[in-house]
Amino acid sequence: MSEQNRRIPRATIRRIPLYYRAIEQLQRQGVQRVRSDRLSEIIHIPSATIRRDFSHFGELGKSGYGYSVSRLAAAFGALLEVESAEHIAIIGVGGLGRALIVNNFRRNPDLTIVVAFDIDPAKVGQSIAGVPVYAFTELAQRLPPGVHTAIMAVPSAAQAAVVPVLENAGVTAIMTFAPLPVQCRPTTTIRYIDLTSELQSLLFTARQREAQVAKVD
Amino acid sequence: MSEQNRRIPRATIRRIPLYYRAIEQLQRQGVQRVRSDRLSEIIHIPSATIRRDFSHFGELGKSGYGYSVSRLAAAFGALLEVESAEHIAIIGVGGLGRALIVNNFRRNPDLTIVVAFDIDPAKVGQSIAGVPVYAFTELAQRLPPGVHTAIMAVPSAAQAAVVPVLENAGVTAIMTFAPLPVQCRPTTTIRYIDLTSELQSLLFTARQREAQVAKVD
DNA sequence: AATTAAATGTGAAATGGTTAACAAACTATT
DNA sequence: AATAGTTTGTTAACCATTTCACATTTAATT
Ligand SMILES: NC(=O)c1ccc[n+]([C@@H]2O[C@H](COP(=O)([O-])OP(=O)(O)OC[C@H]3O[C@@H](n4cnc5c(N)ncnc54)[C@H](O)[C@@H]3O)[C@@H](O)[C@H]2O)c1
Ligand SMILES: NC(=O)c1ccc[n+]([C@@H]2O[C@H](COP(=O)([O-])OP(=O)(O)OC[C@H]3O[C@@H](n4cnc5c(N)ncnc54)[C@H](O)[C@@H]3O)[C@@H](O)[C@H]2O)c1
Repeated sequence: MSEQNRRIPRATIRRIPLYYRAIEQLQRQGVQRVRSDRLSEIIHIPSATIRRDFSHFGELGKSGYGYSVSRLAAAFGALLEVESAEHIAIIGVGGLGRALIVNNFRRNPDLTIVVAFDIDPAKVGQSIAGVPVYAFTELAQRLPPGVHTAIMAVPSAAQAAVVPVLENAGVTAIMTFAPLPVQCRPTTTIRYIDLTSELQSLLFTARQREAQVAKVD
Repeated sequence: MSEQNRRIPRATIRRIPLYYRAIEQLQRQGVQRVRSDRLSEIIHIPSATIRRDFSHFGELGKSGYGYSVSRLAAAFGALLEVESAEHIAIIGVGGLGRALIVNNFRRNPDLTIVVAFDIDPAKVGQSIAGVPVYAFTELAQRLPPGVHTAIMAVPSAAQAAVVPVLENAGVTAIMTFAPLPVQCRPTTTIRYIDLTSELQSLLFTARQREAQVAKVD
């Protein structure tokens, strides 16, 4: 009996990329098989959690043996659809947008930034690491067919205006660095990367820990 | 009876910055009081969750009235210690490091990047938006006293070597953009910002949703 | 082929987090 | 001062996730 037909927990979904990265690394190293406790050492997730997560995707392992690395690579590669390139648009070519374009997820050949847009005339017309920057006003015409994913690196205030334009152009997945919650269609999936909040909550935790240590002394 | 003496849940800690941002915004708008259901509209967190979260920090509100915005601002400002500036070091002045320096958490005057380090001689000696870039090898001498926070924007491979240097120099809180888990002291708090994983899991979710929609049709 | 050793996959329990619902507490009004 | 109306803070139920612990399955060995 397997768990593979059940809904995949959100927490598990967020770990799929970590698993894939570790499996890829093992494959590059020529490792043929791996046990859940070895994977646990690599990615710092308890082995029971790993086995439970894997079980959602079928019976990938063998008792008394472990997991075949190539089998895992195939399974997780399929989950992430790494065989078919995902073409991505960047909106906002400021410091962050530019950094993303230059890096272009180099480690992941399936993730490819193919185009960028900005409202600043000084940025429009440039080509950054081979990625053309077009005027945001021309997005509908310039967005290549098949691009359903966008990364927004625009100021918070601009975000609300950008989202509907993206949606009308066929974008359904958006990652944004502006933290203000934005209205979107129910069919659009948005992920917020809130660097300031991450830092602030990290600092809260660190100070709290320090206070604990001080008390013990 | 209040919940304020109990341990604060991790999930609540991660929301503190969101609360603070919303409260600040209300204060700028001259709003004097706010109810939990209004806050809920602003930050898209259920009002019951907001009240539960707030209760960890004392009885901040009044029944039949709501919360005084200035009282909330004081309480959450104290939690985040916004009165005392946190001085931050950046390690790695590539695309991402540079973008962080130029932005410098402008919206949050208490978060201040004061210094940067890199191993690339071409970068050392520069000043970016007033922030000096020093040689990483001189970190111990150049890190100003009182800097306990660092943001690492170096390649994954370099990360493991950087952490102990930071720890020896007195850094206890680290935010890093390289996703490989790194060995650190038990007194060091690390937060990983894994942009590739975020994008990959976002895409997984979006594709899954699309498949669902397709089935319903 | 039989036996031993090992590691998976998963019930079941524990932990962590969210939310409905409401008594109690407070404001506003008369 | 009494009453009506409002909203908090919290209880209790719920849901999600993690983790323990082990029956089961498979590999390896004799
Ligand atoms: N860089 C950081 O350290 C940092 C930290 C926290 C949050 N953020 C957030 O990340 C986002 C981007 O940061 P950044 O440093 O790259 O900002 P930036 O100001 O350098 O760049 C923003 C770019 O967006 C462009 N833009 C503005 N409106 C636009 C529109 N409607 N359509 C298309 N392009 C538009 C601007 O012309 C500019 O090039 C911002 O929302 C910022 O708040 C950045
Ligand atoms: N930019 C992106 O889109 C993106 C996406 C995902 C992950 N990341 C990660 O973020 C990190 C930074 O990204 P980036 O685009 O700025 O990279 P980058 O290559 O542009 O910059 C890295 C910088 O770190 C410096 N460096 C290397 N070793 C160092 C050391 N030991 N001490 C100090 N400095 C050192 C380099 O000289 C360089 O200036 C990387 O780990 C990258 O994997 C970036």
